[in-house]
Amino acid sequence: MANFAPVDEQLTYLKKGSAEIIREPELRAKLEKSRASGKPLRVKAGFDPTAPDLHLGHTVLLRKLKHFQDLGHTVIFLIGDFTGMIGDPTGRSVTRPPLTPEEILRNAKTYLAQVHKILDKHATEVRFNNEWFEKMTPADWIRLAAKFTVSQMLEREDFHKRFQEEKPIAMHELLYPLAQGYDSVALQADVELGGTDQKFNLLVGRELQRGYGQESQVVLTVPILEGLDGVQKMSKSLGNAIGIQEAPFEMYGKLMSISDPMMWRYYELLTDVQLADIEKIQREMHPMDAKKELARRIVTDFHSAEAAAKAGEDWGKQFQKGVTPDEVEEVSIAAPEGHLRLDKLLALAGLADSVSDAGRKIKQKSVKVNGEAQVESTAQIDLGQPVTIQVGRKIKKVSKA
RNA sequence: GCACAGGUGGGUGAGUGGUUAAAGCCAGCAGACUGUAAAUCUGCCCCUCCUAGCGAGGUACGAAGGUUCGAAUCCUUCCCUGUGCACCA
Repeated sequence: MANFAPVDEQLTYLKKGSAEIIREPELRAKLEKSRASGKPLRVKAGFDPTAPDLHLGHTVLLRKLKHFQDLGHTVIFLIGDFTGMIGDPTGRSVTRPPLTPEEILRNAKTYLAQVHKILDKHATEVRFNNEWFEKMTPADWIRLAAKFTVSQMLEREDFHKRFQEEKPIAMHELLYPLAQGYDSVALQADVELGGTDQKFNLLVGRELQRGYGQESQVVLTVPILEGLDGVQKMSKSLGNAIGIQEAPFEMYGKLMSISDPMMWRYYELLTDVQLADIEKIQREMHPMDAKKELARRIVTDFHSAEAAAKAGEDWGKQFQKGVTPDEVEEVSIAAPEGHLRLDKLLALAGLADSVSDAGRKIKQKSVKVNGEAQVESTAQIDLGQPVTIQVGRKIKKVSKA
């Protein structure tokens, strides 16, 4: 039988870095019950199987799940293979091709490999919601839908807003929260975690559990991490994300490019540095050093201390001393005649979006070949030997294919 | 089904026959500045070509046709969205 820490201690641990707990007295009661009975709480979080590239934004939630694990509770990593098959919950993208079971399995595998960088592999229960949804009949669905009302649905800000603005809301979008809520019923979850943007969906779980005669789950939300721009939430499609699989140098560089205010938020949500220590750093350390420290810590988490040190060194070379780092991305392109015009070369090497774009960049004096500034689009670049080309902050070593 | 209102570049959103590749804003990119940044300022921000320019050509305003010297702008049909009416197991 597991030995649980005192309830107050657990609560304090869990509250740190949470945005909201609904409702805290209920969580306390559940923790007390669990401690008395020696039975761990069932803590659930759902994930979409279609986005297998995790970024730091996802890790805020994963870290909180880890905290539950640290306390001895059961974490259920729920893969929404069924809900993922229905389509896009935001109703934005057109049709999402249905995933085959093999694809889902493969995605899940790569997904879990990344997740296990944070969560304890052996203490995590992995489930797929197709497990129960594939058994549901249309009649079951109607019964499920009957447990919720349209006006309850329209309480969700997103729906409400779109309804007000006479924007389309597809029926299946209404099914989404129901499905997610039903997951909690099927899993008999005690706690569900999600980002603050998931609050409504998480609350539906509470409602539905009651409807099915279960004790309602506690909802714990974590803040949504802003991306590199410091404004919008981190997301791969917005191009402001730091992927946890990114190379140390990339990761380090991106972390160094966040704004100072964002740095403290990252400290709070992405590291185990205690609040008091963060304040101390804030007071006593030069902002740039503090940022380096942050980058070092995070790169270490996902790679290694050595990789972080190397990344920091290379970063310093490139951005502080203007020296080419030791390791740069290498690309090889076709050059039948052994040389190429600079603008075409940039486009081919992926250093510019198009030949036109390359021309602009050259005109803007942002292109350097082997350290020498270039202003002529028509300059012929000899590819007899690999050349190091820099466009703005991007550097690549280009060679002939 | 009928009526009405809409569908514009990555996102917003102007533009109702003619210097409109399409204002403004956001995002993005580059340069200056700096402590890496941020902020600020400046430039860029569909593609291709060149003699690289306030250059030439090609694409682009839901789709396809049409009217016109000329259309994002007018007409027709279609598709999509919303609203009202109708219908409502």
